[in-house]
Amino acid sequence: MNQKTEKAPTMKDIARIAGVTQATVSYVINGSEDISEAVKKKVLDTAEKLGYIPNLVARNLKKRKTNTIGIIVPDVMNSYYSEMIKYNERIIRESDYFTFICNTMHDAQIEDWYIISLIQQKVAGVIICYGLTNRECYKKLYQHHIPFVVIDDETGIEGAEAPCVLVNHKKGSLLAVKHFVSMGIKDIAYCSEPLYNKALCDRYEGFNNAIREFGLENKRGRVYIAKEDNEYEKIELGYIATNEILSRGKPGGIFASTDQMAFGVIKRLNELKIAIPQDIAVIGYDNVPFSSIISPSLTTINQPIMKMCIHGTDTLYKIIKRDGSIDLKATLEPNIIIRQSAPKINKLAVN
Amino acid sequence: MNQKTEKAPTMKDIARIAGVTQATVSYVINGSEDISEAVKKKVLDTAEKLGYIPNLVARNLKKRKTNTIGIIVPDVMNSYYSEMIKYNERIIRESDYFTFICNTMHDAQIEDWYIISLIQQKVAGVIICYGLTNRECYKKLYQHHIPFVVIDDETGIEGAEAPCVLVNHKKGSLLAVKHFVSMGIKDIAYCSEPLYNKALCDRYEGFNNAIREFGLENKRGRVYIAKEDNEYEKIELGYIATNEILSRGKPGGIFASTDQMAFGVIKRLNELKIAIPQDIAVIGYDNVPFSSIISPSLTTINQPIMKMCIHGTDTLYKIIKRDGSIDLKATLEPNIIIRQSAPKINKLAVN
DNA sequence: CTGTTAGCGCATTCAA
DNA sequence: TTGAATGCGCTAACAG
Repeated sequence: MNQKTEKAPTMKDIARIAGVTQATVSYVINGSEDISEAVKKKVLDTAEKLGYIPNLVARNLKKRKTNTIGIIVPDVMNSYYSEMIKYNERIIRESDYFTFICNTMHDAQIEDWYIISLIQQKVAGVIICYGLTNRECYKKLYQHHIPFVVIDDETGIEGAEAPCVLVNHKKGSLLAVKHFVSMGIKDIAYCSEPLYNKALCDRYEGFNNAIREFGLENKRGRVYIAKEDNEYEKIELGYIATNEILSRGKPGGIFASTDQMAFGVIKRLNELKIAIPQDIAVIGYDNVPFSSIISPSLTTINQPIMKMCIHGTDTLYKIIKRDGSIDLKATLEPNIIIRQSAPKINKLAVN
Repeated sequence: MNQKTEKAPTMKDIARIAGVTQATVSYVINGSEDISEAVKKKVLDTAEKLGYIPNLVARNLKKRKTNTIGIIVPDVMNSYYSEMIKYNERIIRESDYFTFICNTMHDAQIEDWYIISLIQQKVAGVIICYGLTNRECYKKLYQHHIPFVVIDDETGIEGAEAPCVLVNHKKGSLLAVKHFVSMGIKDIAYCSEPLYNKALCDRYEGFNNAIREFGLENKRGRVYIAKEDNEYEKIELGYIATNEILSRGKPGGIFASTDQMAFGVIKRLNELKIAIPQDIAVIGYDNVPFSSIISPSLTTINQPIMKMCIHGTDTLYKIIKRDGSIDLKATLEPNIIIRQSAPKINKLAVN
């Protein structure tokens, strides 16, 4: 416990012991070429001996920039977002940056707290992995000249445009409806979390478009959108939605706006001994890992998460390094993963 | 884009405009009492007008400490750890600290990179949510006087003792075996991830103890422990383990060392149309959210995650603030959550 | 090649 | 109550 009172060794300490100037130590530590081998060795040896570790706080202050990047997600427990964290974090770490992960729970106040904190910490950039509830925050980042990119949303604020990586969710919903139709299912119900961001709005709109496109408006196409102020977990929401939908008659298929909700749907249908897919087929959205584990395994819309992350971080680095050629808006395409909950069969043909 | 070139306003700027000294601004910003209302107002107004946000990098350098805490987990995708992140992050945020989340994938090199980075960043403390693979890292933290607590492991290194929060995993395994026995099941198989930390070792040891205690050594109690150098995901591991176990005869129950593995077990048994729990009952460990969603829902050993986090952060704060009365070792008790995969029935009675 | 010097933005001691 | 002065640990001109 004696050590506890000792201060961490600084460049000054190394300089004193090695008999050189502190500036020279700095040169050596930072790998400057113009240093004689003898001095270099002496400095590195004493640094080693003292167990020297550079103080990044001081370095950052001096350089007026940090090697830290903030990642903002709404919910680390949602594997869709934890997957984003995983990919982003790896890319960032491999470029020798460090990550601040901010978990906002879609709460506007928490978002604000984190944005302010990131600005205070002078982060080099921010990756926002969903549409912020508190849209003022986009402005704040912009005003304080913090580079940022948004995945799955557009800032849509005058003078605070930022590069965004979008997924063609309307197409995703179309793929789902199309698949139901190919199975011979025409009465399709839709359930969704509250529409608190662009991704969920687009999925809903895409569903409506597809229904119209296939001329299914009169085929009992029904919709359940959860209210914004509910306190339920996402899975419970699917459970509740299923009850709601069934109370108005049994559809041929249920399309859930997220896998989390689809899990609730499956849970409820299993409880009610309603056969999936024979009685009701189910399609989800996100392709989270568990969608392949649940029984029946879930047919779902897959988003190219890794590509989204790579594009997002690439763009962010370009802004940070002022590389110029950034595209303000990239749109990636989703695809459908067909599993047991809505397999590749034609119901009509089977009957 | 004109703004882009402007520098963020500093205390000096405020001082110049408000006609006071930079020191006075510092006093006002930090809420000193001994400042006249007039000056206070003038300073705060110009700060507001300029959109001043304090530079934490500078403040941290001056105060020689930061308000940042590191959280180290092996895998953000594992909901057991993301739950820990969620609780810890909330507690930390509410105490106005900021979180560095480090995702190591159990990789010794990544662990080392993160530990060095955290030391460089001068974090106020670190919470390690599992047993580090690279045990040298404990030493490094100690040598650099970074307060840290370990959840679910003991440092076990001479001179680098740190407070730890443990779960009585031997008891957890006992609960599982006891439940199997209460169901009339005596031939119990065990499968586990590689034993790369204390938690997994204790669970295994607890299983063996329980088997002995109930006199089941000769009842086909069999074990499958995955090799350390495999590349499989945790769920696949359970899948493989099931095949391995079945190849040596059908047990009455399978106890998996983690829910992730149990999911793989259930997946494989479902595929083989082996009825759960009628043919084989299954018990997992961790009580992750999905254990209640999967079919059949999973009987599992629950760990008091929130309590563990609260105790861990409390202890860390005590060290940071030198509060004295810390207990170096807390052990919390697990409990069993009974669901469909191993329900509360007596097989013998039913037959 | 190495030393001298001057801050980065802020907190804090000491005077006034 | 406020101002002047100092330095946290480091980088980066500029000199020599």
